[in-house]
Amino acid sequence: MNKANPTNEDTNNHSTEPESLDFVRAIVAKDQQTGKWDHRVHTRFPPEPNGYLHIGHAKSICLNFGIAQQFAGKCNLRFDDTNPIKEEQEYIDSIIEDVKWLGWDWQDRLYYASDYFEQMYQYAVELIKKGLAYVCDLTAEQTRQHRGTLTAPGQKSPYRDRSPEENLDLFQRMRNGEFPDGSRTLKAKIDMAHPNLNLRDPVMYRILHAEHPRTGNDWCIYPMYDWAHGLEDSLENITHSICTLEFENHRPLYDWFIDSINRDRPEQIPHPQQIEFARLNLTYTVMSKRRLLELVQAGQDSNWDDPRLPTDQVSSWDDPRMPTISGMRRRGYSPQSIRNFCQRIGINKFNSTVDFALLEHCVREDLNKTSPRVMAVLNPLKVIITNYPANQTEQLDAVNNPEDPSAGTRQVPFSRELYIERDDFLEDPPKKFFRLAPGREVRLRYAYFITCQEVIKNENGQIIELRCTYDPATRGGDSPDGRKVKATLHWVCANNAIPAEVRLYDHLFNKENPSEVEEGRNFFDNLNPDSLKSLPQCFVEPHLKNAPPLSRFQFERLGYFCTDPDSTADHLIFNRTATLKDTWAKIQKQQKNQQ
RNA sequence: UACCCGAUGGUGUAAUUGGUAACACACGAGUUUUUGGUACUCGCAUUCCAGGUUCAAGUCCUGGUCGGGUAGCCA
Repeated sequence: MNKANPTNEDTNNHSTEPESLDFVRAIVAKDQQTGKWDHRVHTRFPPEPNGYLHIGHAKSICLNFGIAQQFAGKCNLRFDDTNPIKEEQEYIDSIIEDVKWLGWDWQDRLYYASDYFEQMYQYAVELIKKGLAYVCDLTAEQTRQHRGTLTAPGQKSPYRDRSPEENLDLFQRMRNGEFPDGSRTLKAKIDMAHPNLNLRDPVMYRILHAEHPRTGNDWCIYPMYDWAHGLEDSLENITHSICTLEFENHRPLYDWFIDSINRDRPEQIPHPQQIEFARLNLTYTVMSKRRLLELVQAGQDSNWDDPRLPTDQVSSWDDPRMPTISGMRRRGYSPQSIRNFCQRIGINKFNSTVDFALLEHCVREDLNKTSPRVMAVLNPLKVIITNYPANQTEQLDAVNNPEDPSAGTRQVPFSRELYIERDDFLEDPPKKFFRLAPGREVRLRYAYFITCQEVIKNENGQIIELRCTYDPATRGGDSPDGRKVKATLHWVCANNAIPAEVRLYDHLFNKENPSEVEEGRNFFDNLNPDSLKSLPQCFVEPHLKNAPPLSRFQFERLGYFCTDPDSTADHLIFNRTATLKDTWAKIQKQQKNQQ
């Protein structure tokens, strides 16, 4: 960037200039360089199929798949399906769809923890034989009492010193289904006084007579996460096991498990390196699967047969107000915008909360470049062009995307009766209001200059129609005499317009941190009652008649919109993804504050 | 009152590993404009505190302060 010396190093600089690496990538880069893992890079995204993926998962997905891509490595998709009570096939299907939609590819490496159950069982047998694991008959409650507290050491289980032979027999019988749920567990024999509670003889297996989505009734004992997870990574020969901060305290346990398996073992199993990063928090939303599930369940319990959409409740996992990937897809977010967002927020080890405005910026940035422009009127106000021939319709050329010349042009019909946006007319305009007002001339985009001559009201004094004149010489929107107008309005042709329903969305919660609640209240109290506003009687230009579901547009001057999956040619439904930045709204707010 | 982790503008991240705080968002002011959009210009932090090492500290050392995590047969 040295302007005085543009000749030499300047030219090849940007290619060699090292982008700064986040701390995870820095570790991966170093390991790859030193050959720690034989120059391999192999990551994985390991969701539990107990809910839908959200934007926080996208951060992890982009990290894991992104690292694999950047370092010419691989990334597996693996379901961590070790708890059949909470997991469902529906979730598996949605997760596969969402990761794919985000644009990542795991090729043939779709794995399931449940595929490793037999191998895990054998490893457990090895630990029992080494005297490092035992079957314990304590109840859950007793186990808790024996664990001690954060400051006090625990006590040893009375079953801790059973012989390997007895343990082997009992463990086999646990597997055989001879014991009821909760009656016994397999525990690791570590140290009941360890300052890290995770090492106080953690449970490895519990008895659960539950049908598993994949293994059916093959098993009635299921491995605990701590036991299973490190083994899954080891079995897949993962190099870098990237996870979130709350598992930091568990790392010593994973290390213990693998080291213990490897002790005196002729064939050593791989020992991946775990790296923890901070999960994503976003303003005005919640990001835990538990809370998202509560929102969905609350919505399902309510009466959705009511034709009015309940505005303070969410309809489903893919409700456009949800921070789920499926919700954002339905809302109109592009995969690219989500990936850009995940790149911008960075990776760190401390908790932080990203401003929702950054997400919005990322969608706008992407959709500005990619989405075709169309005209739609949300709150119609009829305009009659009194000096325009009554039975005439003409076609006017409109640019599809000023940011992308290759998007070309289309034709929009124009005739005597039009609709404009109600907000674009004020009978008594305040300062800085540039739009239509009595006697004022504005431009109709790609059409003509019009001047408001008369305001028609009903008996209640409400404005129901405007009578305007147009200047035929300004066809297309340019005035040959060079006179200026201060505003350009969008519009639709009344007898060609297509009715549509438009759903406007706002933050799901009206508090930056919805989890922050008064004593005795919960996050439901922070739900934004105005998060959904449905406008059933809008008009869009005829071009949109056959817009397929999930197609994205910019409604000029209004925002980005996406056809809902339920949208049909007979009943068009658009979801607002985001508004355009609105300088006028800002000015209005300022004027209000000054008064 | 235990153990682990962390702390850079309003927000999220950088800083060639000891060399004079950079980028983006947000906010504010302007220019351009057939979207009050986009684009562009300008403004906005002496790096939690206190000592120390050093010619030089956001970076290293010591001690504080504050924040997060951990006591599921959840993940």
